[in-house]
Amino acid sequence: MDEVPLETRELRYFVAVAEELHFGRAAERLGMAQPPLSRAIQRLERRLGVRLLARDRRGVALTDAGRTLLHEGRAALEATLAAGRRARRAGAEGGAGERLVLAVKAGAFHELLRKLLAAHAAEPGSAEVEVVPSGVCEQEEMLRDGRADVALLHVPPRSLAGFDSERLSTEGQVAVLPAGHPLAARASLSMAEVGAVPDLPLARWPGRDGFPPGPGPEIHDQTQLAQLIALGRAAAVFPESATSWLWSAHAAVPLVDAPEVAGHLAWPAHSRSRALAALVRTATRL
Amino acid sequence: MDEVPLETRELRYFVAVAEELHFGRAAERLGMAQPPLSRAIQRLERRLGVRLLARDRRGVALTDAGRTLLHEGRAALEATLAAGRRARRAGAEGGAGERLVLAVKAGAFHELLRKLLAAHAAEPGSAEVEVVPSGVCEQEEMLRDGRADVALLHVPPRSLAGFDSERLSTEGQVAVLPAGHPLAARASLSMAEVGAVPDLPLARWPGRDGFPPGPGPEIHDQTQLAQLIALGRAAAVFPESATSWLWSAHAAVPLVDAPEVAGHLAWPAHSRSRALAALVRTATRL
DNA sequence: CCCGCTGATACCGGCCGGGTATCACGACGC
DNA sequence: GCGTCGTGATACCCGGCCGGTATCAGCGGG
Repeated sequence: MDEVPLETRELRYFVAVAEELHFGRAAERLGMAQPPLSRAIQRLERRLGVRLLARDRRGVALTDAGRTLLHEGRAALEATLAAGRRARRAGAEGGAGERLVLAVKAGAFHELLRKLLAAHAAEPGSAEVEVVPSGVCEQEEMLRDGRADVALLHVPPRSLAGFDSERLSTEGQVAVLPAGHPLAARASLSMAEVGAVPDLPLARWPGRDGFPPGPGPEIHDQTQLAQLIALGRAAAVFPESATSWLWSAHAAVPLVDAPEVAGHLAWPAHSRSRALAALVRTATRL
Repeated sequence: MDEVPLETRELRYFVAVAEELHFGRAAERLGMAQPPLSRAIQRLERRLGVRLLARDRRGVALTDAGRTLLHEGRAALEATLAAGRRARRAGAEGGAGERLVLAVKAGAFHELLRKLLAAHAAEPGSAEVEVVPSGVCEQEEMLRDGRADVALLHVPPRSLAGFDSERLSTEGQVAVLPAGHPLAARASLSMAEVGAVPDLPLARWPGRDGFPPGPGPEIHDQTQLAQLIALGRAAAVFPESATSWLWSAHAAVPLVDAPEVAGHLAWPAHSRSRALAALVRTATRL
């Protein structure tokens, strides 16, 4: 009966409450007072005819419908953000040709990226490419919400569901250790050896919904990780090409049995940009 | 500076105007008067700081930014619709287990579908599956806007960009002709032979943005097509399994050089449903 | 037992979305 | 050339919603 889609504001409000599981904090995050937020969620529940939150007097929990709306609503919000961002960019360029935003994990792919940009610039009529460094595992979100048009990433960290991609190169992985550690002197290591050292737990990166379980420290960026490793408090496993940020206090040891990882160029599956197609074509010829 | 996403209403209005290229008709389609619509679009352009429409005194045209916003906005609206629909469905089931909506092109895959549903129902604890017939080439839109959770489709008609999929079976294609036509008596045909008969142009299906160019008649559903073929006014090429709707006035002749088409089970790439995963697992074991 | 914390309710004011009436301008007709 | 038509834009008004403050209602803990 209700054929009109949910309003963006309703989704934003619900996602905030569903993430915080607390009306007060969610309202603060949204920059508003708590009562209007409560009313908005009630109205949303009435509109959908469904209970989204189980108010339990000492907290808020998600119902099945709420979990569904959280997932789908996040995707919808990202798509909406992307629509605005990309339209704005398309208009701001004022006929000077499309401009592509390429997201690259900071510090990775130096060599591959240089070759790709050089080859692309050499193409006649190629679009300008703006390279933006991305946080860790943030590239896919940047593609989804329109902050980037195309990303250069290693494929295994997260699946490429929802994106088109082109494989560019394959490489091995290395263990990054403190330079003074006994294992750092080895010519090569196995995954089992690295995982079995209790004083060097493998650092954990945040996933979409918090950190994976494990003993290692929780880190958010390369600098934090670099410091922890230099201090002898952690180890990490990285693709070979992602090691250009290493300090002299670090050592990189090849891993003989780590899965190969591949550099991929990825972009939103529905993209129809000429400039993007040209960049991908250039990349496949490298 | 503007970090809030566009409102769903703004996107709906803009998409309507961009599709009609006429404020009055768009307003009528939206069930509102024209002046508020004009104002809303102006406000949207101000908010984005970008010109979306080139008003030209006797018509409206899309700028580059407008084209971008039309594409991205459609995707965002579909995602928003999907969020509401799926949340509503998830809640309406009231703990009776998930329910999957499977979209199937009407008349296709009879045998495969029977086997799949039987095998799935035989699994202990399997979710209920609701089969909804879909219009022609409509399945992907149904997945995107939440009317369906999973679809059974032939892969070549449109690319599966943005979806995960599992190949189920491969089959050849047949030419569907009027029973009395000379070619209908042949044991097999080639694509070239079918394409070269001037009195039997191949019917054209609507794509996302209108009909592909060509001489054939434009048809919207199987019944129209069946009638045109029975009248000797058109021919069509179909996968073998899609021919259960044929009349006695039709003849199906195998095509020796048509590309093989595969039946695929497809679902939104970001889906995380247990019930869906179980259905896919069952399907792969067929 | 009372205080603190949670979310819900009551009430109010301002803004914005939508409607009607009208305008400005170019295209056509005679 | 002038009237008419059709386009989108503007003017003005109203009602509803959106958000804010003040307050209430349960439940836990010291």
